[in-house]
Formats: sequence, structure tokens, C-alpha cells
Amino acid sequence: MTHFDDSDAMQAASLSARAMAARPMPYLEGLNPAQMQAVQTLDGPVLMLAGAGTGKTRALTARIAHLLAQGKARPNEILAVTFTNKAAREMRERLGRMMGEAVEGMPWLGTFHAICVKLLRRHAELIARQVPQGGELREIHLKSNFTILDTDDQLRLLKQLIQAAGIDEKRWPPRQLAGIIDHWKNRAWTPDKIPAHEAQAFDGKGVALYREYQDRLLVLNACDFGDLLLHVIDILQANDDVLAQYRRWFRYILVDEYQDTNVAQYLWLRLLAGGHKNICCVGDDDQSIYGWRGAEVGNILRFETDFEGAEVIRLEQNYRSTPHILGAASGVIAGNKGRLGKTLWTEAEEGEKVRLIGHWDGDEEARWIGEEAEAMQRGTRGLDPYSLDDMAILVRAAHQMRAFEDRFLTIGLPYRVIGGPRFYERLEIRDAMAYFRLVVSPEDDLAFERIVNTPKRGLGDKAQQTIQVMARANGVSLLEGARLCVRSKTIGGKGGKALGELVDGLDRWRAEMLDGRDHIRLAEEILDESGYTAFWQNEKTPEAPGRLENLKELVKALEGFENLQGFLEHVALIMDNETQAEEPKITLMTLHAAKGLEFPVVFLPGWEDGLFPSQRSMDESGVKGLEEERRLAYVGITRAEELCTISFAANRRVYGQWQSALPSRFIDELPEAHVEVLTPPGLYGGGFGATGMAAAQQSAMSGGVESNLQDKASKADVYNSPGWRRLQANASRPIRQPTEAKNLTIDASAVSAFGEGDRVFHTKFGYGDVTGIEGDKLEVAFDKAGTKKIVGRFLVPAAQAGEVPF
DNA sequence: CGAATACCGTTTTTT
DNA sequence: ACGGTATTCG
Repeated sequence: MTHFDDSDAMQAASLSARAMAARPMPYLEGLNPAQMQAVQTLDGPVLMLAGAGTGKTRALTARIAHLLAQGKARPNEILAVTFTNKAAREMRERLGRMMGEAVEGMPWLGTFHAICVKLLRRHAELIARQVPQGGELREIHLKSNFTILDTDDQLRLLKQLIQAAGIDEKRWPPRQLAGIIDHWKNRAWTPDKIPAHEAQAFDGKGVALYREYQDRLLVLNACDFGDLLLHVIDILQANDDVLAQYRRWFRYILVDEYQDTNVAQYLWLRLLAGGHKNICCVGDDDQSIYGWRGAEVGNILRFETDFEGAEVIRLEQNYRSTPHILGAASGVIAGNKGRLGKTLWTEAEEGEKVRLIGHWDGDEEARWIGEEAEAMQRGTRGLDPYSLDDMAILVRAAHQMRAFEDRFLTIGLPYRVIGGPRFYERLEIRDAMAYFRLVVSPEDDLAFERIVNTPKRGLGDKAQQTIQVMARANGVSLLEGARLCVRSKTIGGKGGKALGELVDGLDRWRAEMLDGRDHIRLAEEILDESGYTAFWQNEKTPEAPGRLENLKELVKALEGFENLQGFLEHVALIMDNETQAEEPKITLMTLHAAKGLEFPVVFLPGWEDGLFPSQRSMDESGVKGLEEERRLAYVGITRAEELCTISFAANRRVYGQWQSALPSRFIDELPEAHVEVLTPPGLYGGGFGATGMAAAQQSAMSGGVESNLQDKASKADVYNSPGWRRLQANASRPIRQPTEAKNLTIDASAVSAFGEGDRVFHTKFGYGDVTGIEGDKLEVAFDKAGTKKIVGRFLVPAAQAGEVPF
């Protein structure tokens, strides 16, 4: 066994650490007393309770700098864990800036998963299982070149196991089983540790399937994301020598976003921090919003008892938001029980109150926010103009974004959506990666299954089953099975020929790779010769051009790596889609995605009971669920630096059905002193001056809407919540009216660019025909997406977008 | 085998 | 309403 071969290096490292001795400490400059304490309390357990916007990353990086400068540890002796690659990258960059060239490395700064992969590659052999194979039990070890499965592979595997067990897939879908296994893994429960009351899961067969799944993974030499952590815990628990080694090695441990840790991560940290207890956890119990995926707020609440003698340091001075915004946020979060408690304060100017406005329906809400954003862009009511980059709309659920997208496309307001599938989990990227995987590891059966009929090669279920049978009968991989099928003509005809070509292609690419051919060229060749590129070129869906674009990006991403193997090693964990700065855009994202971000101007729409707080959350998790929703509200408000606008709609289309709702109970919890109620025109006798064209337009619109909506709730019902009435009584200012004459400004270039009957392309809606022109907006009948009104600058002539007539 | 149709589910998401 | 998937039909 060779897993201790780094120990000499460790010794050397800690010796010269002391030699580094004290140096000037510029990184301490400008820290407030609490931050200073958090930075300088180096030994023993520390809980840094860092409220929103209190400079936690700054303190964290300064702390690392201090550890290094004080000679307490060398860069490779500090374990610094984050949840996301983004957070890890940010910390690394900041540290680099702070320390100059002094730190190269920090090899152990990374996500839980990235660090686990590193550890697991060293000690994979220590993971062993008795797996039934060919009628007897065989001990199988994990090998250090294991592959990391994506969710798709995982699901396919589970589906196979469910089918093999003769379970009805309809009633017991693989997704559900994946969820259950994930839940168990979050708790660090291996198959033999599932408590009795949970063993009934999945028709009583969950545990058995879990066990089979783990067996299969080992045979495939693969891990899912949960395993990365679980295996490392297993190794540390079962091998005292390894544990002791790492406890000595990681002299100081730092953990970011501690409130998001699950049980497995907690156990992992406890194991590693067990000796010296030099662990500093940073977090905010009020921002724990990931309970639904296994995060345990309890971890942070229990910190002081878990780590005896822990020092708790509160960061409470906020550098982000105005007093009104902080006041509103504090008022809401005060409704939660069992908090560790913090009082945020700021030296900032009072600023604007949080604004609250109700709308008749979701479309009107989107319309109002769109116009408000445009007004802020120009500068309104004596406020300086804001860039669209300074504004964000934060929603509870992704489907709320649609109303905004539709509206913004119509008025031509540039927007950007954060979230959605990450680059590497997109269909085309995973397909391409499967090809690469298969070239690098021909025995990767999951990759083979993925691409054997992608692009279509005339190899359907039947042919694929034949390959499976052949492979199993001969005890070889699917690729080899396929080769046998071709040779023996078991699969003949068109499909057989195509399969033969695929097998030959894979052989050829692999040979080229082993010859040391340039991996970028090779990647291009693989995608071209396999027909994958052509497949998307022939596809006429609106997504196709984007997918080809992504494939190009994928090949470009290869530049950063030595070879295909190296690329595949890292890609599953590291790749995200970095969006490059373009023209200013308003940002649209979920509240969850907004955690850790900040914007001068924030809109929080959809504050209606049932939507936010989410009914489902309350049904499933009761008070705990409601409290998590409340923390989400807190997170949302505290994203705002200067101006925060909360809104709700009385009526909303949900799953195609109009539904009315009451204003969110969180609205009732907003302290009056920090809130200004904007009065919607027309709702209270229309006493506010709607004038001229804008008013006419407004009433025309609501009239049109209303007539279609007989079943909507009456206004009186809707605006009757106690909190809303209380706040309404305080209403100070009429709503800003839609801006005069906007529709008279016509973008001449847009008008002249297209004519009726033109064939056009839109990146979201695909191809369509121009059926009408109104001012600067075009009415386009899209082939797939229906008829939309769109500003000309979002459209491209179809021929230019690559559509081939007929 | 591949295209047309029936059916289902529908909060939040990282690695 | 809608989009993804599973089944059915040609």
C-alpha cells in the first residue's frame, strides 16, 4: 500500500512553516473589531456567525493569510472547504490578491466534493465490497481512476436495477429511488446502516436496491456524488493510520456556509478536526435554505456543544444595505424560533424604504416591474440612473420567470437568466463527453449506452438488448459485446453496418489518442466522424444552433488540459458556465440562486401565500418548512443594497388555471416603519392621478384582462389581509404611472429591418413568420412557440440563422 | 425501427 | 399550459 508516500513532504512542510515567521500584516487593515477577532482567533474551534453582507469572505481570506503569515501552517496544511466551485474560485482569487505571489497553491482549498475526489483517488483501494458475481462472492476494490457518474448515468443504472428486480417502474420510478438513496447518503447511511423505520422505503425494496446499486457502482469502478464523501468517511473511520495522518496534515480547517452542511459533511469534518480541533466554521443560521437537500441547520445551532470551548464570533456590521432594508429583513426573520440571533447594523444612510405594491395579476406585475426597471435606468424621482446590471428580479420558483421573459421580450428590455442547466449537464455536452469517455475508457458501459444510438444509427431497443446479452454471456464490456455482435453478424443489416463503423471509429480514435495525437484535433475528429456534429447541423429546432455553439465551446475548453483524460478527470466537478460581460442586462433568477449575491436594486415579486411561502414546503415540512421559507425571504431582502421592491399579484395563472391568492404572510411581518406602500391605480377608487394616454392604456388593458377572468377573486377579498390593510392605511405615495409617450418612440432601424411575411429566427422561440408590425414591435407567428410580439432587435432573418428552405 | 400521440407531473439545486 | 417521456402505431 502506498498511500503514505506524501508523509515526508508533510514533515518538510511543517518545519519550514515556522521559518516563515511574522511579517507585516496589511491584510488586517480596515477590519472591524469582530472581523479582527475572527481573523486572529486561530486556535481551537471558532464559529463565525456572519450575517448577510458583513464581510465574511473578507474575514475568511484574511484569516487564511494570517495563518500563513504567522507561520501557523503552510499553504498545503490548510483545509478550506466551500460548497460551490464559484465560492472556492473567489476565495482563491481574493487570497491571491491579498498575498501577492506568496501563496502558490493551497491545494486543499476547494469544494467538499473536489477535496474528496483528491483524497479518494489516493486511497481508492481501501474501498472494498463483497460483490456477488457469477454465483460467488468476490471482493472488489475501487480503483483510483474511478469515474464520477452524472445524474443521468445514475438514473439509467437505477432504472436497470428496478427492471431487473421486476418492480413496476410506473409506481416506483427511478427518480424516486435516486431521491431516497441521495437522502440516505446525505445522512452517511450505508446500506447496512439504514434505520428500521426508513427501510420500508420504495415498497420495502429500497435497501436491497441501494445495496445492489452500490455493488454495480463498484463493478463499474464508478462513484456518484454522494459516494465521494461517503467513501472518504468510510476510509477515515476504518483506517486509524490514514485518519491520524490527515489529522496531522490538516493543521487548520475552515468551512464556508456551514449552515448548509449535511450530516455526512458534518461527520467528515468531525473526523478530520478530531485531533487539534482547529476548525473555523463560517455561516449564518438565518440563511439556511437548503434543508430540502439534506442541509441540517442543527449543525450550526449545535456547534458550541459539538466543539467544546468553541468561540462564537458574531459579524453584525453590515456593509451592503441601507437601514430600511436591514430593518425590513430583520423584522421578517424575527418570526423564526430557535435562532442563534444576530443584530445587523449599518452606518449607511437611511435610504429609501422597502416598497410594497400589489397588482391585479402576474402579467401586470411583470409589466410594472419592466417599466420600473426602465425608469430606474433613466433615473427617476431624483435618484441617479442605474444600469440594468445593477438590477435583479428574484423569484421563488423558476416558472415565475416566464411572465417576465415574455414581457421583456415584448418591450425589448435586455435580461439574463441565471440558473437553468449548467454547461456540463446539457444534453449535447454530456453526449460529447460520453464519446470522449468511451475513447479513454472503452469499458465505460454507461457511456456506451448513451451514445450507441446517438446520433440515430438504427440501433433501437432490440439491437441494444442483443449487445447486452452478448456482452454478459462473454463477460466483456458493451463495446466488446458490440464488436462480437458485428463479427458474428448477430446484428446485421443497416444497424450492423452502422455499429461496425462506430466500433471501428472508437478503435481508431483510441489508437490516435495513444499515439499522442493532439487532443483538441482528436476531439473535433471524434465529434465529426461519429456524425454527432452533423446530427445537430441537420436538426432544425431553435436550440440546435446554440448546441453547436456549446460543442465548440467544449472543444475550446479542452485547451486548458494536457489530454482527454485530464479533461475528463476535472470536468465533472469543475466546469461551470462563466458568462462573459455583454451589454447591461437585468438579472432574473431564483432566490436560491441569489444567495451570496448583491444588487443595488432588487425586485421580489410573487409574495403570495402558497407561492411564497410555498404551499408544498409548508405541507411537507410544517413549521420547519415555513421557517425555511422565511429565511428565503430574509435572503431575498438582504440581497438589496439600495432599493428593494416587494410585490404580489391577486391573480396568477398556475398550471394553466387562474388562481387567486392572498398576499404573503411575510408581508404582514414587514415592520411598517421600513415600508412604503405604493398604491396601485384603480384599486381604491382611483383617487390617484392617472392621466392622458398612459391612463387610457392602463384601463384598456385591465378591461381586456378582466373580461376574460370572470372566475378571478373579487378585489375586496384579495386585498383584505390584515397586514396589507394595515400597510395600506399608511400608503404614502401613488404608484408611478407608466411612462408617458414611450410607445411613441419607435426604433426606426427595427422597423425597417423586417417586413410582413419575412421568415425570422429567434434564439428562444425558433423560426417563425412576421405577421404584423406595430410600432417597433413585430408580431411573429412562430412554428413551435405560437404568436408573440417581439422587438425587432431580438430577431434575425431566418436564412442568416442557417435555416435551409425546404 | 422511428414518428405520432397519450400521459404525467409540475419549488428550490450543487457536486 | 407545457414540456418531457412512455407507449402506440405505421
